Amino acid sequence: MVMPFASVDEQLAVLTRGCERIDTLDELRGKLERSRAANAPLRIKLGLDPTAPDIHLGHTVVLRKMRQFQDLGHKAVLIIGDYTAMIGDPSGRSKTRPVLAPEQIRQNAQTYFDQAGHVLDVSPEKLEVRYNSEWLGTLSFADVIRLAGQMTVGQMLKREDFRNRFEKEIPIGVHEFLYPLMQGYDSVMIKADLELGGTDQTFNNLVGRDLQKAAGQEPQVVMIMPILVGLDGQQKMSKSLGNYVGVTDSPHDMFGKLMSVPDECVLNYLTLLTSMPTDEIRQVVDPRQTHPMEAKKRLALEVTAGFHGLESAQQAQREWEAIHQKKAATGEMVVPADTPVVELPPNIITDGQVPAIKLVVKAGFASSNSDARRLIDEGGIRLNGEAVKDPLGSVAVKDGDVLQRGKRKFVRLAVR
RNA sequence: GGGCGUGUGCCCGAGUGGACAAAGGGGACGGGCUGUAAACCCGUUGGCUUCGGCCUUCGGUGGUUCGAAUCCACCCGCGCCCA
Repeated sequence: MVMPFASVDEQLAVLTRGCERIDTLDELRGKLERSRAANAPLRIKLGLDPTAPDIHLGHTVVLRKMRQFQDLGHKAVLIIGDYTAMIGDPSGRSKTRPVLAPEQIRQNAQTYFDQAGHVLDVSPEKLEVRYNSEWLGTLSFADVIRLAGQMTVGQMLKREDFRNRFEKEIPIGVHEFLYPLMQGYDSVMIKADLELGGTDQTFNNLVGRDLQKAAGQEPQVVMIMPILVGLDGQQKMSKSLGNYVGVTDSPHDMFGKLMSVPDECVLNYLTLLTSMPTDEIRQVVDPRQTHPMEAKKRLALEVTAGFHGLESAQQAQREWEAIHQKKAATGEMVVPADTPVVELPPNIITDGQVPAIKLVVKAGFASSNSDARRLIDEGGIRLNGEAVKDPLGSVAVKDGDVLQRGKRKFVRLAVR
């Protein structure tokens, strides 16, 4: 099977998009040229941490870059840092990570793959998966010392985090120096041509170059992708900050969340999260050519379609427009396509009537009766589009009714 | 081991004997407004309730008192200083 590679310039045009830095562009060009001449794919390394398996759009920036490599005919090599995870990352300040059992690590890795599969090409000829315990677990103490001998303390202190701590006399564990070495050693073992990573991985990835050189290999190119800013437009996207879009989010949620990002982020998002051609992006983000509202809809549609297909994305857009733009104008209820169904226990229904508070609690909209009561008092609960007003009263329900909390939480009722 | 300090609701933080379910801020949630789930404005933010109230909460336990988040004792956690 001869797989012709695109021209080097064509490849570079795709690959350099959105990158924070590339060490070095010339080397990358050289590797691409030789790969094409030999008709041999490059090995693109990406390390992943199997402690937190949930993926959001922020993670997909790097994954998408990996996918671009795959689509151009190159080989993705995912390294699962199970060895690191088993030891637990002791990085001084950040909370000590829990030491994970091997079984847990496998599970997390599986979850990760399931989710990363939304972005990556997981066919075996395009993706190689390796656990780094495979080679790290068999090193002897002498091997480790030899490895450590390839770097100097001065080199280690070039890393910003280490340098700051050193200057401020905040402890740095000697073992912390070993983490970059472990990661760099991974690159040696799999003979990586290029390593992908976020900005926080810059130093570690560069160490890989040094170790490869020391091992007589050609150093990997280091390609660093920017950290994606979160929905708030301020801080990095992260689950704990709640400013994220998960890859498993429903089309409805994905579209809606993306509509809430500040206008300034649209350019960034389009560049990093979609394949929209750059000159088209330029047009879309220019307010003189495209209304900001439309620009954002394009963004939301593109990204949502990438995960759920165009049809679902368009459906999500219609839902969003109906909810947020047409208001009560049409008087028509709009219910998201993925509205969950909740079955009401028959014992709370009397003659087709359910106490309003119980209804809200059973629907999962409130954690307690008081909470439910508050929501009703605040006018936040609707049944079939009609506000439920009396927290102490009962309402008539029938099978298929739609209960709504606020603007965007819906539940379809099942009544037996 | 010694000294000083500190521990309050999801988080931060005020409160030093009664009017405390506990100021204020953040966050979250609901409403309004808006091109937007942004910004802004308003409201809500322990539980149960026959809507009269009732119950639980301020690190833990026990005490003083008519009454304690507030005072006392001991214990536990955290911080800084001394050894």
